Amino acid sequence: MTHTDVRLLRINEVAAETGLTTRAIRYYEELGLLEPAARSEGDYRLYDQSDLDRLLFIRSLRDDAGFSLAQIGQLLEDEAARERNRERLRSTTDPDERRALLLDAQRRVDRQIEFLRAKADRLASMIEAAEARRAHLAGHLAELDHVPAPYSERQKKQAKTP
Amino acid sequence: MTHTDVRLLRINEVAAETGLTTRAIRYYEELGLLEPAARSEGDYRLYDQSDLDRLLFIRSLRDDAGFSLAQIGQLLEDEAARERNRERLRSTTDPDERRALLLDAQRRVDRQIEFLRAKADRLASMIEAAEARRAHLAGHLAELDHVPAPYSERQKKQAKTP
DNA sequence: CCTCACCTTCACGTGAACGTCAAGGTTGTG
DNA sequence: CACAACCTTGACGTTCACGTGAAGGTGAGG
Repeated sequence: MTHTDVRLLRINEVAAETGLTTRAIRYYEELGLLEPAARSEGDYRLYDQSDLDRLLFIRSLRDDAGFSLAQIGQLLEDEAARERNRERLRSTTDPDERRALLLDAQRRVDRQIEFLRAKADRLASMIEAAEARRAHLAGHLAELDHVPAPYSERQKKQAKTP
Repeated sequence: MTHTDVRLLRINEVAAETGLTTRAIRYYEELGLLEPAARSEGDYRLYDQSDLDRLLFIRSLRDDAGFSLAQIGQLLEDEAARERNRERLRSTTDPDERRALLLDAQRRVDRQIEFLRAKADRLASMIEAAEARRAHLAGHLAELDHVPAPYSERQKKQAKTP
């Protein structure tokens, strides 16, 4: 049994670790996106590792997926609902109820996946278009290099994405 | 020669067609993201098809890719720069200059692709995580359906926020 | 105990991306 | 030509996601 670091961090350290500002962290708390694991005697916010993970997750959703904090709140609520369901799952042995809980959870996940996939798909089509343009350019360049062969110092074209 | 629809639309029709509000369209103009193809005698904004396309593109960048209007401005400027380069390309026959122009354009496109791909990648990893959860649930469901409750609770430590 | 760096809770400020009147001009249809 | 339905340019309001003090409390070191 590991004591699993009971090392609690204060908001400034959390900010440094997550790349968020203290203001943002407090703001997220204000919005109900998280609660610090504990408070010190003098009411300092104290965070544990799971809080860090949660904040990093929030940051990822915000920056990478471009979700609004409201949407992130929804996702986290869904997550919490899943957690509660798992709890209930463990506490029942009735197959019908278990099946109902599992199906419910699956529907939730499916919804998330669909949402994410929609964004990803459209992003992918934008990438495709850009790559088509790139290929077009590359074609012209190749044409230039192989056909006329003038007396020019051939500079190396840095190929980044082969 | 086709007259190719010289049908110009007024801002309200454009709004209906693009799903944007008139205010948003004027705002984008204010930010320099587009200019209406023409103005009527009484100074009404008049838009052509390419304006529609541009607005739909902007909307896609905003909604689907989640870019800020400032970033969109950058992308569109890049696009314009590409266009200018193509023009210059057509007007020169000097191989060295042609190569320089093409390489420049390619660098721009590469930058865009990298930017888009970064977003897409991280979105993809989120989707992957969600699908893993889904598979996990599906496994439990199958277990419920096919096995007489084998008492096997052989799961790992469960990562909480992937 | 003192100090200084960090923390607390208000509370107002800010930039982005529009919404929403207000006051007037323009179009096209009866 | 009357008039409703659209348009114009301001200009101020709003929501989101924080930034930035202000005024005071906390906590570990010297």
